[in-house]
Formats: sequence, structure tokens, C-alpha cells
Amino acid sequence: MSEARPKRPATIHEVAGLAGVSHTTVSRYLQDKDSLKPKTRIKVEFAVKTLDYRPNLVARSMRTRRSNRLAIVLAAGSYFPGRQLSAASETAHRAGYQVEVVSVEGGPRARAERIEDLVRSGQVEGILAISSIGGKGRRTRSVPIVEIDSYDEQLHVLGELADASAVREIIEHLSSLGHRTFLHVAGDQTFTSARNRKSVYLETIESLGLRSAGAVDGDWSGQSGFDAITSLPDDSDVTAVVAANDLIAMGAIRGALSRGWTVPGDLSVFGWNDDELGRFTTPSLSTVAVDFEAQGHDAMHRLLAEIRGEPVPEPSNRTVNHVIYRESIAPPPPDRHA
Amino acid sequence: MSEARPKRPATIHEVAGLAGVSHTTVSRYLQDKDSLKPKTRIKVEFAVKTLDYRPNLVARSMRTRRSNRLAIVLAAGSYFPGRQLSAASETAHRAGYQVEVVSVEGGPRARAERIEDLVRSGQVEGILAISSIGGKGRRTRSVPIVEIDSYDEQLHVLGELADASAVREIIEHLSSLGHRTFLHVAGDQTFTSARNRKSVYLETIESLGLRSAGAVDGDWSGQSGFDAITSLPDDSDVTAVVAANDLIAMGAIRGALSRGWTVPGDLSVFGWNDDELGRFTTPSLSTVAVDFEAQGHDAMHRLLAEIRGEPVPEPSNRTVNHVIYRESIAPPPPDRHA
DNA sequence: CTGAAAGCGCTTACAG
DNA sequence: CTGAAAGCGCTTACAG
Repeated sequence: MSEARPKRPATIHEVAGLAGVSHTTVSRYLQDKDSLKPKTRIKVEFAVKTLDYRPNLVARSMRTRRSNRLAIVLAAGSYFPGRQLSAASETAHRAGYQVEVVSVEGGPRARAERIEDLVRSGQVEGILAISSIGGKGRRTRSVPIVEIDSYDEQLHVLGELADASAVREIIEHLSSLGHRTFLHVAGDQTFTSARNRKSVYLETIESLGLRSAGAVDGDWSGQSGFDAITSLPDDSDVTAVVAANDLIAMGAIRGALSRGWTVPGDLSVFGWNDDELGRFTTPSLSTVAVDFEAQGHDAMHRLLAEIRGEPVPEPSNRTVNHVIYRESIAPPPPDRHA
Repeated sequence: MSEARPKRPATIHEVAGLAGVSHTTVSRYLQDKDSLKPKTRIKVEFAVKTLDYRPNLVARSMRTRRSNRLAIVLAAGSYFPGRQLSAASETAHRAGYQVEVVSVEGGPRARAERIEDLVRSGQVEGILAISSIGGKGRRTRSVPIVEIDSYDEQLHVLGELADASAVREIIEHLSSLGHRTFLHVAGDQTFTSARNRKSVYLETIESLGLRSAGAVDGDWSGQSGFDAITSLPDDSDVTAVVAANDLIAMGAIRGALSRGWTVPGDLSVFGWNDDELGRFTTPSLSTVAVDFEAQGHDAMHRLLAEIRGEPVPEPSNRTVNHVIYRESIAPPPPDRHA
């Protein structure tokens, strides 16, 4: 059992030699097995198997002048996009693409620049940005670019903003519980998703005739949730908080407790993302389950369609978010300042 | 401002043409600028800049017969490894490698198979496994493979197991608080890190002359933590739980509350990973901060060293974990069954 | 210090 | 249905 030698992979010529045909024929076999005479096909098949032959993708790329490579750009240090990334890269692989992951230090601007650079390098056929690139006006480009975060922007155009129904459902539910005054703690406004949640929040409050004590801009951090609550005036009549993610929500809960308010007794709090931890906290966190795998998959599909010049697929329903009700919400207290 | 045309990148011949030299000279310039006569260098430099020339990496690979590609293998659907991944890929880029991300559906076995396949493909120069590949005996291979999760195994050999000091510190601290009977809820035992934490837990309990009510094998889930606590007998004298991660810990806390125990009043609980949410839960979670970036970076460094045939770098101190004490721990209750 | 030539492993017209 | 030839864009001996 000594197979230590760095076995050099077989070449197409070796396969051809073993099969007793020209390498042209082997190449043809690789492209379309049915273009060969059955007898020939069998011979080639055998040789390929025997030699465990795999075409040298680099040579193929060189010849076809197609890199067959896609880049996925993400923010260095962010750990959240893992699931989108793995779904997206799987989808790309299935479509025959190799996926280069580019992790960029810095903010949306740094990411946009890196993308610019990737475009100019001319060595990737498409780019998927998982982390926001700050919604720069997308110029006409030689290379298709899809930004996961701004996926919602497309939906908006179609009147189907993915976050919209969830935000609306949350507020309607809270309202049916008796809540009248709300607070939104928003996420980083360079993210389309953060802007969307905020604007749908404001629209919904308005259209339902409810009151908003504000929509505080945050940075997705727990601290921003904490601060938003602790800076509320003592006589605030906010009884429900809609946070842009679970971390903010947890910070808000902590902030409420720090002022002696109970959750959900005095304050109801909603998060977003269905972070696993939130199922086990006390109170467990009401939230919105997001199908990250579907997001990654769908975004990659759109990119593939753009690359092929096919019509971009309709946004699928699978990415519609799902509201989960847990312990962090309840009817408002009969009298807030009792 | 119309730059819509898919500008084909300039070739080395075009640069040579503009510079008035042979393409051989341009290539030489790319390898080592000082090998050119200053006057020539200037001309080439100018042409490269003017044309925004970037060597076609595919052609270069083909010629040098080096793919310059590394693969990072991770489990599909896992979202946690994002930070390790982004640090690892950045390190690889800096060293001039392209990083292909391969996300594999299924368990450690599926990942090991996929790696086998990547090795045979002969198209990557090294492989980094972020998710555990089940500690298969590593055979001699033509392609270096580094498994992040088993990094600890190397440390073990060096008597410096990364988790060891943290587990020991946790138990010593809890013991100094007065705790005598412990429970460990372990992680998925296909992970080296899970096995390590468990074994160090057992060793430490033993060497300090403490008692363990068990080391329950889990699957990293919150539910496993919950179940471990709810299945404890009513007269259990466990007062401290060391969980293999934060999710398990939060499940354990939830389990304790569900039986009417308070945390940390009746039970102290320790997690692992310093999940951001745990800073804001109530009680906030005592945990171990892990430097995932450093882990990813160091693992990639080891891979690069193996590829180059250099001595594998000493494990750095940066990966030593840092214990964080928060509200989830306290002295044990004077009488457990009071 | 610089250039002409060969060749990396494929694919794709073009003939037959 | 199959093969001989050209060529993708580079790098690397080999001459000069």
C-alpha cells in the first residue's frame, strides 16, 4: 500500500494512446460522448477509467478563453454569511464553475474597489457580493455582478420586497396584541436590507395608523439595541421594539432589564435572523427565519443567468421570510408607568 | 463615459509591441524587474501601465504546471466557520494563491471523500479542511492537507493543547468559587476539538480531586444542553456545567430554568466561542473567546509551509483561548436541595 | 541584457 | 465518424 509518489495526472494524450485513437477523439468524447462510434466510445471510456483521467481544467480554460471562474466577495471578519456562501458556491459548482473566495478587509467601499479590480483583471466571469457593497450605482460592466444584499432591491421593483411581508406581519401581530407605540432599531444603513426593513417599518406604522417613537439607525450591534432602549425617556410610551436583527433585539432586551422593565411584560421585542441561540434564551426571542441557503442559491442562479445572457429568474418564494413568535412578545402593560 | 465594451485584457504580446521589445522581455520583467536594463525596464513599465496589463494567470499556470490553487473544504450549511475561512483565504491570497471554496453536503465522511477526489484531480496544491473530516488516519499524500479542527492534535503532541488551559482555568475558577461536582456536555465527538475539551475536562476533574457527574456526548446543539440538564436526577449535586459551546450552554441554562433552578444561583454554566449574543442574554454567558481569524490564518500558514516543504511553523500563542467571566457563574448554593 | 523557439494540455475548425 | 494542425498566453532553457 505505498502510493506516496506525487502521481502526475494522466494527459489526454496518454488516454488517446491507451485507447488507440487520436487525442482529438478523446477531446470529442469529453464534449459529447454520442459523437463517437459506439465501438470507439467504449475504448475511450475504458482508457479514461483506467487512467482515472480528468481533463486539465487550466488547459481547457486557456484554449476556450473562458476562465470558468466566479468570484464571491465577502467582508473579512464577518462570520454570518457562511451559509449563503456555501449554498452559492455549491450552486456554482453544479453549474461547472469554480469559485474563488475573496475576503476583503474594510467596509463597503473597499469591497466595491476590490470588485472593480476583479472586473478589470478579466479573469472571472461573474462576481457575487455577499456583503453589501454600499449600493453604488451599478455601471454597465463587462462582468455581471450580483449583490446578495440588494437582491431586495429587485424585489422592490417587482413590488415584492422580501422583507416587507415579515415587517408588516410583525407589526400587525403586535398591533392586534394591543401595541400602539413602536420603536425600530435599524441595521447599518449601507445595507439594502437594513434600509428596506426601516422603510417598510415606517410605511406600515403609517398605513396602520400607529405611532413610531423613532427609527434609530444602528450598526447591527447588540450595543446599538441596548443604547436605543436606555436612551428612551422615562415617560416613553413605547411598548414594542422591532429590531433589525437578533443581536440588536437581545441588546434591547438587556437595555430594558437594565432600566427595570420586564420583557415581554413591559416591552415586547422582535428580532430577525432566527439565530439559534435565541431559541434558548429567556425570554426566547421572537424573530424572522431567513433561508440563507435559498438566498445564496438564488443569488448565484441570477448571476449564472446573467452570465449566460438568459433572462434573470423570477425571485422565488422560497426566500420569503417566516415570522416566528416566541416569548419576547406579549400584550402591552395596562399602564406603562404604573 | 461609455466604457461598456467587454474590453479584452491586453496580452503580453501587445505590451511587448507597445514597449518595442520582445514578449520574452516582458515576461522577464514580470518575474524580476531588475533583470532588465533600466532603459528597457522603463519602456516595459510604461506599456504595462498604459495597457493596464495583467498576466493571464491561466496561461501562466499552464506553462509552469503549477495551478497556484488551494481548496478550502467546508461543511454545507455550517455558518460558523465564516471567519476562519475569510482569514485563511486572505492569507492564501497574500501568498499568491487562489482559493477555491468547496462546500460539501453531508458529514465528515462525505468531506473526506471529496478531499480524496480533490487530491486525485491533481488540480490543487493543497487543501484546508475547515470542518472536521473525522480524523481519518492521514495517509501519505501527494497533496498537503491541513484540518483546522485537528490543529489541536498537533498541539497535543507538543504538550500545548490549545483548549487545555482554558478548560483547566474554567474548572479551577469554578472550584475556587466552591463548586465540587461538575457536568460536561460535550460536542460532536467526530470533532477533535470536542474530544479534546472532553478529555481535558476529565483529566482536570481528576487531577484536582473534584467530582464529575458525567461527560454527556452531544452534537453541539442547544437541545443537547437542554436535555443534559433536564435528565439530571432531582437529587443531583451538580452545581456547575462546562458546555462545549455557547449554544449547548444556553440550552443548559434553559433546561435549568425549566426545572425551577436559577442560573447562576443554583447552577453555574460555562459556554465556549464567545458568541456575540451571549454578551446580552440574561444571565450573560461566561465563555471562552476563540480567535477564529488567527485559527484560519495559522492553519493556512501551516498549509503553505507544507506546500513549500518548509518546516511547519510553531503553533502561535495567538490561538490560545481567552476565558471570559460573566453572569452565568457564581458560588454554588449553600444547600442544593434547600 | 535580450530574442527566437519550444511547449504546457487542451479545443476547434478544417479535411478526409 | 475520425485525425492532423493550429493556437490559446504564457515561461524557460538556449543562443547570441
